[in-house]
Amino acid sequence: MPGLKTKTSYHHGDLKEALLSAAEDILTEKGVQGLTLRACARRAGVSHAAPKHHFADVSELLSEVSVRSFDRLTVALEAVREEGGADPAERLVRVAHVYVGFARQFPDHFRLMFRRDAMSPDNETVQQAAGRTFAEMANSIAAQRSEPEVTPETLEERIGERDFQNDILMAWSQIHGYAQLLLEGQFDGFAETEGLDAFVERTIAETGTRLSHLLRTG
Amino acid sequence: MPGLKTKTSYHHGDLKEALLSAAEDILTEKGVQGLTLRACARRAGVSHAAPKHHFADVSELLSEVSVRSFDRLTVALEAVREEGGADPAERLVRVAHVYVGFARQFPDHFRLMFRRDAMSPDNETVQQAAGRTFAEMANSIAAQRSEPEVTPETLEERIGERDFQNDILMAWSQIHGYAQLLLEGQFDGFAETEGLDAFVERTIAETGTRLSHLLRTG
DNA sequence: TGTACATCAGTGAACGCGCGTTCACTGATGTAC
DNA sequence: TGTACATCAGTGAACGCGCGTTCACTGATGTAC
Repeated sequence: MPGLKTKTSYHHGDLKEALLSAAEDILTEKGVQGLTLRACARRAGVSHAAPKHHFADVSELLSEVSVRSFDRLTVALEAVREEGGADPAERLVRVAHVYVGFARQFPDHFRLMFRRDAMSPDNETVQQAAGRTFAEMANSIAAQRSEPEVTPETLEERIGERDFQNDILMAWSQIHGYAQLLLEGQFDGFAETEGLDAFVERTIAETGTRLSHLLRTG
Repeated sequence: MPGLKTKTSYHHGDLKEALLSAAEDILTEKGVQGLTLRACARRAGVSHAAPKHHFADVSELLSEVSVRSFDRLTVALEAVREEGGADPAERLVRVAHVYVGFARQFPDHFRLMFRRDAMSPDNETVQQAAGRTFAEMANSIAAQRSEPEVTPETLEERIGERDFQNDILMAWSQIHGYAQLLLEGQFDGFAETEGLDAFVERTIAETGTRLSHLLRTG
């Protein structure tokens, strides 16, 4: 494998990738607190000054991790759409399920994605990645309203329709707020008797169904 | 003023209070990143080892700041209830307004309140304070459902009713998600033409009204 | 009313830690001829 | 095909920084008698 680091090679070959991968591992294990350039270098098996050739700043690295995380979520949401077959209400429940499932599986990724202060302020790629996730959410809403699919090209125009905008806003806020409150343990007290998994399953189904009803009749 | 620090006194008199106040200032100015025990000591005009007599740990201090923040929000929500006079839908809009307004006015307080990892894990006062805020939200929902007020005593019982639980869960998730997405700039693109204040005003009114309809008919 | 003493809050110097940054260097790769 | 050279990724030592922690100390306050 040319370019990949072996024990005898001096250059790494794909250090940038290795650093990002290391960053995700550290994020998973210790949260954003433990995510420093030096820690990433250590985990990638490289001297602590090496990352400077790839990231000027820890916030640049965090931004790239964030982009990857948004894209991973977007792909998962796309899968719901491509799967097809479900009625709109069921589809909205699935979308909520995927969104919340992502937050539970990668809690610190999820937290990072929505912490703008942690990322490099002039890096627009994060907002673009968030926009792609958002567009995919919008797609589910469009289906909910029995309207044609939203493409990246038509999205901006559709957003101009306040009715549509409000639907998306509500759905996204609803699902996002649920995910964050769940993640930070605010629902722990509710779930004591039935267990957290069952609680999540039940409330997502209920919330998604109600939300779907709201959008259809709103 | 006995006990308060003057230039000649050795003991501060109310250093704990002064440190908390300093912490809130730092939080407002620099966010949680800049919040260290040394920084608080500096701002309180005291040697950097002094805080140890009051806080074993920076997370203890953050926990207390968080408790105060929740309580401030609770008081603001209580004011909506005590104000009275509005129909339930209007009242829910006001609650959303207060909640989102708090997040906008104290963004870093708001972020801290929901970052459990930043706080001392065995300190239950934060969850108790969050519970008081939550109970006040629940009160608005009870009014929405034309039911008697929820008191701290009856809250736990009422939460057991899944129908009621789901209502609260949805309302809180909705409002909280809106606040957080707004805070992290995810709605900036929507608000370009009309300006952020007008956008917030419009969408909160719309969201609150819709939510109220949902709860009444759910 | 005064004195002795315990208690405790705040001081300031010292220490070790991990961090980011800098810089002269070294090793590998690719390209010009 | 071989050689010379430029480029660039990674090294490792050094530096300064702010942080938390420790500790012997000092000054103020309150209480016992």
